[in-house]
Amino acid sequence: MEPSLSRRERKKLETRQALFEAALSLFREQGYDETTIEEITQQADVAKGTFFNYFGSKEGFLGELSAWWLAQLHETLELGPETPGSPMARLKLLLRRLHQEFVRDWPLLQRATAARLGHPPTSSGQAKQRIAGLLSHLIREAQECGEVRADVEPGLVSDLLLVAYLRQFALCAREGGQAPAVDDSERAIDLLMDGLAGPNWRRV
Amino acid sequence: MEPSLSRRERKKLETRQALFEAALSLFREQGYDETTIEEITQQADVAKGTFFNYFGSKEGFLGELSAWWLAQLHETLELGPETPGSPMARLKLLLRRLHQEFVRDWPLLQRATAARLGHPPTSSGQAKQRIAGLLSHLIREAQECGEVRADVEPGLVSDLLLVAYLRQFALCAREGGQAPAVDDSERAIDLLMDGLAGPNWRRV
DNA sequence: CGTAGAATATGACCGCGGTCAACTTTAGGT
DNA sequence: ACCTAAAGTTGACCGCGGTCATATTCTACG
Repeated sequence: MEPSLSRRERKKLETRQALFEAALSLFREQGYDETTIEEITQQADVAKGTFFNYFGSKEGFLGELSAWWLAQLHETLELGPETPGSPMARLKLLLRRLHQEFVRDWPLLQRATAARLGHPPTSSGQAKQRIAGLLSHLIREAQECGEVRADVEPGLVSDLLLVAYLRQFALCAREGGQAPAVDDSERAIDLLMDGLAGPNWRRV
Repeated sequence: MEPSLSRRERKKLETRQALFEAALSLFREQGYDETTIEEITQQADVAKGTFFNYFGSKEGFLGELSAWWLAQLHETLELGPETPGSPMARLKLLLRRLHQEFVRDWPLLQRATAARLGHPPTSSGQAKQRIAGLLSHLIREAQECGEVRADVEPGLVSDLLLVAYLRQFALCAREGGQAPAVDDSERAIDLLMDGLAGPNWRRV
């Protein structure tokens, strides 16, 4: 028996999911401001009022949507245990994929961070942490095969990498500009790597 | 003859001013979201439509309002050339008054910065710079009477002071919290002063 | 089953931000 | 003075975010 999800609760989750998916696709197509709540509910096949049973406001919804987005991203990012390449190479691959997704939904993310200033009470922290978990797992592997020096906390390193990676996005957002290029981000990583290299590290 | 302001342009400026004043008082009384454009125009004695001849949107207006607010503040802040006390004492006085005003309109400023993320194209930079000008003038005086070491750019110092002072506001804003206490700000200044002190500096 | 009552869905409705065609005022040429 | 075109004002109007009374669906208990 599944851990006791009554039909009601199942449907609730499904509707929630449907709203998220409908909204994400519409936002991508036409942008946040140009998308009506009614369009979203239409596409999710519920009535407009239902939306507000699930989310307090359009802006609040945006916050939850971006948290959900990050969680989805986390699942996509999980690479099978036997992806080719050394741990560090796989880590870089992962970061590149992360970057792609960030760039893809850049306008939406910009809106979302702006909205978060107005409606502080939202927690998207856990999703971020799970992604960091992916990273630190890879780091640990890299340490085991000597690509990264062993005398540092994997968690610390993954934090560093993520921060270095995301900081630029934050900076760009503040100026309302474009998303940063991949090259810049990769350069930051390479720089960090110089300090972290273990005996078996070879630059690629 | 006044520098050629036709009746039209005079009236335009007056209306603009009236809108700013009406809005500021209403925002202070009831907050930004709770205040209607129509209330503002009512109090400024114009029709609702007129508002949108002057400002593109409510949020855009908020940006311009805060710039105007800063400019007004600048005028209030100007202390007569013979305010008692040493330059540094007067500088501290000035910062304290600045702090008061920031605290007074804290909720509004919070809204304004949030809005600016969404609508980047607004320039309130000049007002900020003029206030910095006030500061650097005082710094220069302080250097002349030996309260501040003479081998630093006054502009640089005033920048430092302002940034140190305002950074906390920015931090608080990000978390949607309260405005910071005066004590914290003053402590930051004192700290900076330790590095800037000239021969005649005595801590107060 | 049947039914009470809670949980949820629904869409008519409201208020406000923003638009616009019609109207009023101004500037200045004759 | 008068007329005209441009500049500026106005409020009826629209669309969308958000509310709420009502209708619908689910659950649990007899």
